[in-house]
Amino acid sequence: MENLTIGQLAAAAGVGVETVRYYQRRGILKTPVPQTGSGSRRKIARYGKEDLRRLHFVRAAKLAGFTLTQISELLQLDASQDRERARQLAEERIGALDTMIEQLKFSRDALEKLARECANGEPGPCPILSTFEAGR
Amino acid sequence: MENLTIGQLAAAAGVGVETVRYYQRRGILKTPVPQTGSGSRRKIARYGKEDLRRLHFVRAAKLAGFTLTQISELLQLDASQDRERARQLAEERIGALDTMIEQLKFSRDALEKLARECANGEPGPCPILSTFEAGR
DNA sequence: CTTGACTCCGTACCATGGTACGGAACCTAT
DNA sequence: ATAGGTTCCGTACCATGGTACGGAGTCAAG
Repeated sequence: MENLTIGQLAAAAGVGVETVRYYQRRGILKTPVPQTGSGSRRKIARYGKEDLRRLHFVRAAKLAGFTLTQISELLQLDASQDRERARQLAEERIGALDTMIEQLKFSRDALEKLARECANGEPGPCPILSTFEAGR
Repeated sequence: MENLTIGQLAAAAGVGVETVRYYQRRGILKTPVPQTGSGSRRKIARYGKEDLRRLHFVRAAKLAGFTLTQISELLQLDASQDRERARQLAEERIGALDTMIEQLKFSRDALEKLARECANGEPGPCPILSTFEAGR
């Protein structure tokens, strides 16, 4: 699990090599220290479980609706001592998530109503426009 | 409420004029029929409650996670008789929404844990990386 | 009937989150 | 030691959902 090449790391995390590089450019993954071997030429960088952990974190945080910019900040916080800032970011996101969850539930129910009414009726258009009529 | 200019329509829907034009380009709002007045020169287009209804629908559907392409399709369906296709689109989206809602709940709880653990502890980093450890 | 605000239309630009490409260097197996 | 597959790195391009700009036409008030 240690000593992965970038391609192996990407495969293990289920993302593309280009995505890993993109994250490096964004400062989300450490840019590999340009190792010089016995000679003085550049060697191929190696990655380990810590990098994989970060990639998993990025995926989860993205699903939580964080932007890559925020994720980058979270990861920097992880190394820092700034508990207060971390808590603040988390609570902001919790509020946003609660709003989103409510909205999605509403939408879900509206769609279910639409699907029901479209299912087994007489021909003619479904009431699509009115489906979200009470929309927040 | 009838006979709105594009600027009034946009203001009523809470979007920018440019957004309305963009939706027209996307085929989401009807492109105004180039009215010719008493002379033969172009007149300024007018909009009504139907357009406003559509803008409200777009906003709600966007919040439900539909892309503008899908929204466009839904609105075309609204005019057509294709109940089956409408039902199908709705059910696809319901499935996606259920997944998203579950994911967001999970993330929300993970963040709450993070906020709790960062709140009133000894100095030092929060366990940010491990916050989403069990991430789906 | 002129002024100023708004409309029309095309085209350009923006941020986000990647994805693709091309050439050089590297690394491994034969 | 040479062929192939990767890696490295910069730069370019993509889709999505807008936002901005510039010039010409139109409209309503004074």
